[in-house]
Amino acid sequence: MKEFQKDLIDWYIHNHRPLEFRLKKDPYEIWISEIMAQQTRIEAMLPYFKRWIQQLPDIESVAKCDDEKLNKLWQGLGYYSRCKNIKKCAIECVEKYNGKLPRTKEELLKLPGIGPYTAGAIASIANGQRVSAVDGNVIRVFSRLYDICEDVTKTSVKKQIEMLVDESLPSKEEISYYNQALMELGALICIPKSPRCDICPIKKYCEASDPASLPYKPKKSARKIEYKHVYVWIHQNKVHVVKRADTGLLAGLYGFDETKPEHIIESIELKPYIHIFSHVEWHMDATLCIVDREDSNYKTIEEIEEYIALPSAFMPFMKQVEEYLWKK
DNA sequence: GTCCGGTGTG
DNA sequence: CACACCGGAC
Repeated sequence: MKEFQKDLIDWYIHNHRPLEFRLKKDPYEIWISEIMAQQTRIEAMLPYFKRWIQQLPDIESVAKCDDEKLNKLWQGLGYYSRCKNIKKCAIECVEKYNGKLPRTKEELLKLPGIGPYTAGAIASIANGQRVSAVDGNVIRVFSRLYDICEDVTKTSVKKQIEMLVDESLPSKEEISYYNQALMELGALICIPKSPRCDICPIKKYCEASDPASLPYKPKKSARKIEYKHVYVWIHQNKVHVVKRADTGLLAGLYGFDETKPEHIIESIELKPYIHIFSHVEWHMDATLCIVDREDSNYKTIEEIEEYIALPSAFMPFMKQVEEYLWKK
């Protein structure tokens, strides 16, 4: 092993967080946890992961699972298309690979929802294949190590970094540790702001002249603002929910109406709420409408909690409605 | 308010 | 290549 690899792995062995989902090295569990970890802090995604594995212990159970139930298990995690892709991928694994994930990065890459990072993570961590797993942490570590000042959001620069990582890989015996060590270094030491260079185990290899300024990413353009009026229809102890379109923002999840119901008995203004997505802000006013008749889209609070996937954007209104029904 | 992040699509 | 897609940390 090269000195650089040894320094990094030694540090990792003594300093890494105990990430239980990577200990078992079960490809299925690595896959689910990596997809979940892509958009959330580890602590936030952990309860989701535990619940998912408990209810869906293998790929076949995912392939058979109802979309509504999968969405409910994913509710609040964001980037819901990942959940949809997990199901597509599970079905493909059942059809083509006997209910297992394929073993190599190259084959994994062909599956829906699995890109270069996830393919590399599964192949190297679960199967010991000597391939890279370049996530945002690794981009940051390598942009600093090699003082790469170009825009890392460009595909060409990412490719360049991936090549440097590929050249740095140790033998297959150490590959799992090595890839995790790079990510863990990025998570604990080589952090975005105020990197902790004083205690960095690989600082003697680092060429960054101003580490805190790397990696360079151009400013994102301003979000566009959309104004919405949400009408929460209720009848007796039930709330009206509607399934959203299967493309676009929050596809296939549930929400509230954006039209007034007929037969209103009483209207109550709710507290407005601004929900911020990456490119859009929803500035929402909301009205609670008490309606004197019912249809099949009215659900009790218990039914909503049990199987209606309601994204975070609507939660503040849901909370206010719960409060209203509870007081009544 | 700012920043973070993999993959799919167009 | 740029942009859509989410929620949370600070």
